Amino acid sequence: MKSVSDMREVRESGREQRGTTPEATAATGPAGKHAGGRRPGETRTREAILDAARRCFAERGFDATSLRRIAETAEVDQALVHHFYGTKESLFLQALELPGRLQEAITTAARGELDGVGERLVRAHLSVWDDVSSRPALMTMVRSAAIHRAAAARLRETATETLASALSGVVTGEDATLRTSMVATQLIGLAMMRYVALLEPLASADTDAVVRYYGRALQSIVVVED
Amino acid sequence: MKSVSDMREVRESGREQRGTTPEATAATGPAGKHAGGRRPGETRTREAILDAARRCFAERGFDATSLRRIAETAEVDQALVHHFYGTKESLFLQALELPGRLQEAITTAARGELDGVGERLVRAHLSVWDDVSSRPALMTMVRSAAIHRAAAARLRETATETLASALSGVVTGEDATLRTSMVATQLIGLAMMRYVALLEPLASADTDAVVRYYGRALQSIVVVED
DNA sequence: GTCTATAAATAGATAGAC
DNA sequence: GTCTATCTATTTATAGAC
Repeated sequence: MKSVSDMREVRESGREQRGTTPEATAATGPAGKHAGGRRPGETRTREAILDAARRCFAERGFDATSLRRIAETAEVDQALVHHFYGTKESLFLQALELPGRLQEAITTAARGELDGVGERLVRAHLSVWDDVSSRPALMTMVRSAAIHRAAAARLRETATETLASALSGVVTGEDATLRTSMVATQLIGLAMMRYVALLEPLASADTDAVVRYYGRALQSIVVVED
Repeated sequence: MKSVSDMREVRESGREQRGTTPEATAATGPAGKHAGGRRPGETRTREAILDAARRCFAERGFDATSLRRIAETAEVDQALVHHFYGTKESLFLQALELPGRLQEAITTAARGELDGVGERLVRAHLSVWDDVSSRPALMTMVRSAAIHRAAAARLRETATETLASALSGVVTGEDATLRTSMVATQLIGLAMMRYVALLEPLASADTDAVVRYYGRALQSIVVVED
């Protein structure tokens, strides 16, 4: 299925980045933590691995992603993956960490007039997914949630915490928590089909068109007048 | 993680079912094809494997399911899996075959008055998922679609063909095909969160409550008056 | 921190006896 | 049709040199 020979040279190319140059280190870590100069023994390797892991997991899921592949993508030695993150499982759990942008965007969208909140939620959600820096983590979570228990648990937490806190006071009345979980369901289902399953014409549709129609659907669950 | 010893005895128990009894055969295959008597050399083994495969794939996905595990579940020898189905991939493709019930239920639900079609679609979809004989195949498809290309393709086909044919003439007006794909998205997303990700309180909610609220969401996309 | 080498387990697939 | 035995590749993970 896959030739063995084509993974041979990649190993070599990783070496160029291996040196701990002061420049690389200075440009990296949380710059506020330590006064100037380089932190001895710290390189970008650690975060390069996490980034690579996110991209690989996002693309192929947990099982089909080997630590070798992650190491290649990060251009580091495979043993370093274990050195920094221990088991594959624990690396995966850290790769699931979601960008704060999501919570922020949803919370902002939920504020304001009740009228149009459905459209604002859809737009906010799509904007986070359309951001290339946010997508790998989101993709990893949604792709893996179907099979991996921990990922599913994380998805549930995210859906509950993010939405529940943002929509408390917005979704009111009968069965408010049930309806809130339905709003989360709609947003996640939308992302799933538009970005993962690539269902057409939804996957290629203009953001505005999606917002317009799908926003109506959310609105009809957020606001219930009996 | 898993002890090696507890898979040892299962092998033995498979033998009881191995004989090709006339009763078993007669009770099995498509009964119309051959005049009475047993078809020589045909047993229930073949379909036992397919059933087992569906259950295993539904539970753990494509990658995490080994052929050995399927063989154990079906209580047959592992080599028989290859004998009947060739590669793991081709077995998987056959396990993805959906029950005709789905198409049927959706088509019936789409007929009739436009008023309430959203609720009818949700109820029909849930009824197929709540049927234990249909669920493994559906589960396999939805679970695997997140990662496995062929499964995703099948999901897209199903969504398009089943919904497009059932809803043509129901979803009309501007962006009809886009809105149809959104209806599919909502149904699949609902199943995903209720049956796979198990988001509460949605997962435990009464069918009627889900139908009532989620039906409104579908309705708002099926019917657009500008 | 980085790398080589390898252990230990498991996977899919095949050959061939019965 | 059924089963035993095995091949080959790949996986995660570790030990230890530098």
